[in-house]
Amino acid sequence: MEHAERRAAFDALAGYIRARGIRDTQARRKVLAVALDLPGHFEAEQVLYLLRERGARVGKATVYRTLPLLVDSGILQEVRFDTKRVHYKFALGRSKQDQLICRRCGRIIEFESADVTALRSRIAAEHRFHVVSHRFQLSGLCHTCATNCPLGPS
Amino acid sequence: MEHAERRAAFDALAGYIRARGIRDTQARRKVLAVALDLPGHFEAEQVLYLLRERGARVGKATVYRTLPLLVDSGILQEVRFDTKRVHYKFALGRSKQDQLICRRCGRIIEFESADVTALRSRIAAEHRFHVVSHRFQLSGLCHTCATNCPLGPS
DNA sequence: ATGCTTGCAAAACGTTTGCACAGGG
DNA sequence: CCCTGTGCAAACGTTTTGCAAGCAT
Repeated sequence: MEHAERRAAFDALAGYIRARGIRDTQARRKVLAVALDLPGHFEAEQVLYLLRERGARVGKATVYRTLPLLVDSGILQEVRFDTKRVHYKFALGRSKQDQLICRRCGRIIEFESADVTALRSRIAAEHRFHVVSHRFQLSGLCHTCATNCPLGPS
Repeated sequence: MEHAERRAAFDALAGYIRARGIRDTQARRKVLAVALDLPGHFEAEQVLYLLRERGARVGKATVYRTLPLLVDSGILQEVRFDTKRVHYKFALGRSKQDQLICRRCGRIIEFESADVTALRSRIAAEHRFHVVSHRFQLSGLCHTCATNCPLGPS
């Protein structure tokens, strides 16, 4: 995570807090700081763990209450792979929001395609729907796994 | 649910059971029968509830064990809207598998588009990925809700 | 000072599992 | 008969909530 991105994230949080008229607390900034240090996709539990590791006294409930705030402010994005838990990723200024998910090794390949955006607009228009966001996930086997096991997932 | 579709569903289950060499039990048929009577998208809990309502003595565990079987046999399809629970829908011979989800009223508009299929293949090829299934969901406001509240979801 | 936020623990939730019994082959 | 499949209840792991205390405004 580069300095510029961190800066943008904290700015976004500050702006969000001001706009919503909610309080600027240390807990919220600490959760954000830790979230920015986690790699790719992470879960609430990892945020909590890293907070503890750094000696920050932030409760589990606060983490669970803050992450949706960070999503709402546009800093993070929810990514849902399974029903077990919610995953998050840094979203500010990142455009790759669609995924290829390997059923065997679990690898997640993110991609971006102008065609997806175009298609999304076209379909929305056809149904007179006002699109705010979309999810496009392709599930199957990545090249490596497909080569090792041509028969597909067990 | 028309008679022909019910018939096809039970045939599919029978074929699946034969192919896998697993047992043809009453519980599995009862779960299917009830699933076919549930509207659009439903959850495990609704299956259980309707079974109880009809006096069928089928345990919760059996429902949770059978639904994935019905998915695997191609009769049902998993649909994931939120992380809370898994939703299911009848899938046999139905081609509409993509959705427009209204954030305000919760309405789900299913659609089908050859372009989605084509795009999916193209993207998979670009990444040398072997696609098995995909998910394409557009979230926003349906025409009715957008008209009533132009500012978007609260 | 006021009341939004927090932390803790306990509850809630959908789902899974251990086990003895039932029932299909 | 054997062994898979079932039902019950208890376990599970993530997320939510009730409440008293803490801290931003």
